[in-house]
Amino acid sequence: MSKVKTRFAPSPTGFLHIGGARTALFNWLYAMNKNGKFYLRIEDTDKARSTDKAIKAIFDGLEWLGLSWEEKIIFQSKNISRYREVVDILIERNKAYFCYASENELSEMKKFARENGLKKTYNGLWRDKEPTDNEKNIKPVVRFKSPQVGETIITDLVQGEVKIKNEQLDDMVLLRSDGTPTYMLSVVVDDYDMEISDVIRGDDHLNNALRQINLFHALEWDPPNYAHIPLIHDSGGKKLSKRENAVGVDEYKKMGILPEAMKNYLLRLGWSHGNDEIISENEAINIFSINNIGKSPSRFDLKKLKNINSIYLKNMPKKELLDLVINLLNDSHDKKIIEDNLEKFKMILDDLIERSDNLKDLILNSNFLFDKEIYLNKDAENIIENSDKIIIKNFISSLNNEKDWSTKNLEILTKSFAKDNSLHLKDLAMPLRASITGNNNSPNIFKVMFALGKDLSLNRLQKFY
RNA sequence: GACCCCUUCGUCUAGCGGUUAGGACAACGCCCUUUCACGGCGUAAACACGGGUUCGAGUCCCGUAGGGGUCACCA
Repeated sequence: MSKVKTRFAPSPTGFLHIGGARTALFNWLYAMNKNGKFYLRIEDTDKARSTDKAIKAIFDGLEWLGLSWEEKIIFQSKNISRYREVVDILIERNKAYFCYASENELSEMKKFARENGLKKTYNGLWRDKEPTDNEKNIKPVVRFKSPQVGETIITDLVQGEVKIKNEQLDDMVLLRSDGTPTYMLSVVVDDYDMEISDVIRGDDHLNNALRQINLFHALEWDPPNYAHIPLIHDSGGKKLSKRENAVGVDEYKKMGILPEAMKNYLLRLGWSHGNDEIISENEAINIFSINNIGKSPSRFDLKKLKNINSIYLKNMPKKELLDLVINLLNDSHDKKIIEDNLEKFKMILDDLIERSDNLKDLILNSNFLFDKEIYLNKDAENIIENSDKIIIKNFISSLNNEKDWSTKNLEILTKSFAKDNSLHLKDLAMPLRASITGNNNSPNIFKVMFALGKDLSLNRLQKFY
């Protein structure tokens, strides 16, 4: 059996799209599962739209997700001569021809096709036609001589058998008038040259696959296996749009999503293994199969992603998590402050994790530790406003006299003070929380007070009482 | 418009001719609780519709409807 080789072949026109990320993941998992190889191919034959920045964004995105690729990256822009060579073979075999149709003629054909309910737009005008001397001044494109009778069948690993009548297929452009290849040509040539065994890609390519198969046949090459996976839609069932969702993986990174969680979520979007939900990378490699890819499109659900993220957050080794958080803190706080408060932070880290489903929130929830000034939110303001100032002042002075500033003792102390004064615990605890953290919710307030220490805690309390 | 694909709880999905149609997220309720969470327990929630085939259909076939994709010298 020949070796499994898959590829992820984005065109570098923007960020790494969430759908692209899933496609890459499936290709990667399949290759790893089969002990094969996963390649990266940059489809940059459209010079006008391709940018280095986009190439970097794709690398960064894949790297973040931990999808490692074979060192040899194919850039299609560097294979131009190879594509032309293949076109020469095609012309020689009378499977391709020059087309001198003008822009006007082409748009007339499109109009005609549209008006007559035809799928095929180009009408084959130049199939068997020689140019006049005048027309020879026009730079021609090269078109593929697509079969006109019979039907083309593809046995797709996901979609099953898909057929189309060949009369529906028109003669696609292989080489543009400037001599650069089109996608239809370069994909076929590279998949063959790279010995790609399985092409896993979005089902927006399903129609293209039918045309590409004919090219393979004309070249007398064996086509790869195809697996066209359904697209990811937004929550309304429409194409993922920037307006409603973040569509670049980098945005999820910024949101504080862990790459492992992202991978797990993406894996379960369109693929399943019984009732499994949380699947480690190793497990995924072991059990991934194309058989279990669903045929219907799925909708992107941020809530589920966050849920999975919170699970990964809770199970992550503390050291690793700490490194990530410190890194992120560096973006918003100065180094000294982070260092000075690191021990305190560690004391309440578990509590913070419990309350966050992403790293960004986790940091937000720890602001009371790292911010020099406490800013009261609206709820905290109200809590302080409506508290019994005299009682709290009394309580503060009894705290002031306290020597044992442990979590446990602070709790005992507060409870008995509440009891002695016929108060509910929350009548004391909430004002403490509000003035110490500036917030109406936080981790266990006694733990927070312990972490902050007596001086700082009392300091903050005395600001408001 | 033509062609191709799809259709199980709100969402992701299990199911591969006989199931009380299962799980997860979300929602709701209860318990825990100083808050917010976490956790525990529970409730509600689906086979798009219509015909066949079959003793029997979520599962197979055909229509209808709805959704998506493709129709470039973009990929």
